[in-house]
Amino acid sequence: MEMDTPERTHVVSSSTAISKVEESPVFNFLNNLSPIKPAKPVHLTQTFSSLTFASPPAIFTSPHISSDRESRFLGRCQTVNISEQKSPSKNVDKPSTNEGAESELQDNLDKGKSIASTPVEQPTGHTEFANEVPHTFMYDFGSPDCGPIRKVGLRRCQNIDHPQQEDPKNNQTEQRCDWESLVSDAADLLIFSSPNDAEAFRGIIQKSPGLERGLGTSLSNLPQNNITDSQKMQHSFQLDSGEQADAEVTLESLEIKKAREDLGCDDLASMGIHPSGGLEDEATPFGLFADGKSLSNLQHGMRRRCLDFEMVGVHCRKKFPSICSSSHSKDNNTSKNLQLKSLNNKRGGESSRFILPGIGLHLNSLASGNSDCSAEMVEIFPSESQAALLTGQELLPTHMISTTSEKGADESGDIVVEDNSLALVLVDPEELNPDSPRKKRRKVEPGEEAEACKRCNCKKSKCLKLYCECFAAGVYCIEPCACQDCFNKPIHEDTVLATRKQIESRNPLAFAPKVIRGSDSNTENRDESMKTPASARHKRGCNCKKSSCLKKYCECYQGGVGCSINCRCEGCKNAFGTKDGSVLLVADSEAGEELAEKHDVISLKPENLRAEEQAHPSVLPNTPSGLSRPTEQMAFPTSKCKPSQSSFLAKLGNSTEKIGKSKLIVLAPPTKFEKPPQQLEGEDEMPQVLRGTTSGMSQKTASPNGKRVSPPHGELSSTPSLRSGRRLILQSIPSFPSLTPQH
DNA sequence: GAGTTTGAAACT
DNA sequence: CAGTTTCAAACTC
Repeated sequence: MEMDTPERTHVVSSSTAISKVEESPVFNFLNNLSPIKPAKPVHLTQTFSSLTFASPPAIFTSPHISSDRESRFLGRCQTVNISEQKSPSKNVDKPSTNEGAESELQDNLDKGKSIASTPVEQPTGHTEFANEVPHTFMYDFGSPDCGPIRKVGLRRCQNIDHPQQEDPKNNQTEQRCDWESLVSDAADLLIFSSPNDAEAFRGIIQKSPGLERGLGTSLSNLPQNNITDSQKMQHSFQLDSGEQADAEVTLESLEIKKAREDLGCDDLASMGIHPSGGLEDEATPFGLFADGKSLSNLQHGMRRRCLDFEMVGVHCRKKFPSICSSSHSKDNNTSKNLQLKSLNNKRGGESSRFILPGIGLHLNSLASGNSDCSAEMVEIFPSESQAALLTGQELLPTHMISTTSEKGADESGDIVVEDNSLALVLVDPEELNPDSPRKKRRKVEPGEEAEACKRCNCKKSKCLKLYCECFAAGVYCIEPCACQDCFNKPIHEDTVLATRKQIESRNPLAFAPKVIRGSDSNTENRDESMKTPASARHKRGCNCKKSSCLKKYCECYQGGVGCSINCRCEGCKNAFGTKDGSVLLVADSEAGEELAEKHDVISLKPENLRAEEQAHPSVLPNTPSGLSRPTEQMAFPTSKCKPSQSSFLAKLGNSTEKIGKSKLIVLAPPTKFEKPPQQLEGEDEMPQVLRGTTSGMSQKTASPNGKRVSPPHGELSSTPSLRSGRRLILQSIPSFPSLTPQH
């Protein structure tokens, strides 16, 4: 039956019940009728593609993390489990809850619904589904029972789902549509840039004939009958992928599945959600693939990139994909899901919230990729100006969010790194899958991608030293990289991890964000000082002698932060603040003006900034970015991202006249890493939530920075003008998000 | 695009 | 810890 059923139906219905429903003429009728279908599907599809394209390099787990991968994963699971344990019954109930419904909707997986709604009816099926489908996790995620994080996820889902919720029928149809679109893009999906994903899919496909058509088919096939098969599939798939992380995940999923099976359907519902939730926290974000298997595979692939993200991973996946999707076919798959989510996210800054709780990622990795990605996104759809804008806006916010989340990580950065730091693993989808259409598209588009995703050019370091920007950022090298003899690739994961460990052993903070929000050790006390942009400081400080800290040679300048007492620079003229504490507000300082001119940015003087703020008071609050930003990451376009910047700015300017001029108000110099934005962001503006997260997250207990006393901060804080200026700047950044709403 | 400059990272 | 070398990005032409 299932095999016979159309792919769509298969895709949509993971559970037998669902399949039945789908089969029902009514279901078909609805699908045909739903007007929503055409619109969203198209949009989503585009978005996906865009996202996919945009998705840049994956972030790979920091070596630390990598070492801890297993533990982390476990940790996730544990956390999830804990929540589950707390209220397993609740979880079961959750499905009934609106949130659960929303989450389900979000997932776009009927399976999830079927599971939640009809756990009893098809216990085995449920188990199977649960096992297969991360959706269930998502589901659970949505369940109120889940911890705050889950709630966040739910929020996201809610946002996404809300529309669907409006009409259950529509939801189904929409889902179908989405799936259809997905299926239509099946070819794309099948083609994963990342080897892992591709392999995974291939494996799946090979194993499951249904998959050939597309995920949908595979999904449809997998759900009921082939639980064991699916499990096997997953195992095999994972094995094929050869990725340990994936394997681990799969193992976990399998275990969970088994447990579910043992427990029974009802238990499964709760179990599946939680346990999987643990695993799938990450997975869920990705995807909402109808197929648990496909999802799992995809997820695995994603994990490769975001091995250690844990919480972050989810965020990253969701956000990143859109952001960084530029090149990754993997992302495409995930990106689709993500896109869906991202689209949904548009609606709400909640997504950002979701991120907040999450863990921070390495900003570095994100930074380079993100801004670029966003730009790419926009550019990618030049023809579809509006669409592009929408996507771009949407993406931007998500971007911002992701970035911010990452930033948060950064802030906590040091801590984060140490703890669970999230290293992002970048898998080069493109590298892996040169054939991916998306890739082609990218290529088609003139080089922004190249620019955006431009990476290292290492020749002798094999990209296994901190000389390598990619490696230092905790990401794998990807196509855009011009490196030679590169070992910083998933293929050499072991080597990379080992090297990272080695480097970390030498310097635990080697992979930590270079720029830290608060230089002062008393992060908490210094909140005030920290808030000031000046508070952001380079971890170690620079040692510039000839560049006067006015060029990107200077890490402080590059990071968009002022020099601090930690700096041993000579003749410091850092526009963001000299080490002597004299704060040069970018706006005030000549350097600042120069920078502004260079970047075609409006130099903000305090007065101007204030004016700006007054003019656009709402901008900050409204923008999700604010939330996201909390972290330090910047939204700044990197120099590399100039194109993106331009687009960014233009969009901002257009969308928000608040800024008044098309020009962006950006103080930060073009930085490879997001950090500069951090400065701009100004912690003051950060949403309380973010702050809380950041403060909580981070502050590393023993960050070297802490040692630093930040006289400049005090000064800054003392000088209202400066502060205001920065605040303004921050606001300007948030403005991005504001754009989205316009659409 | 090639060559130079620069400063961080790595090494001694 | 300091000095030197190596390295790759940033910059210049």
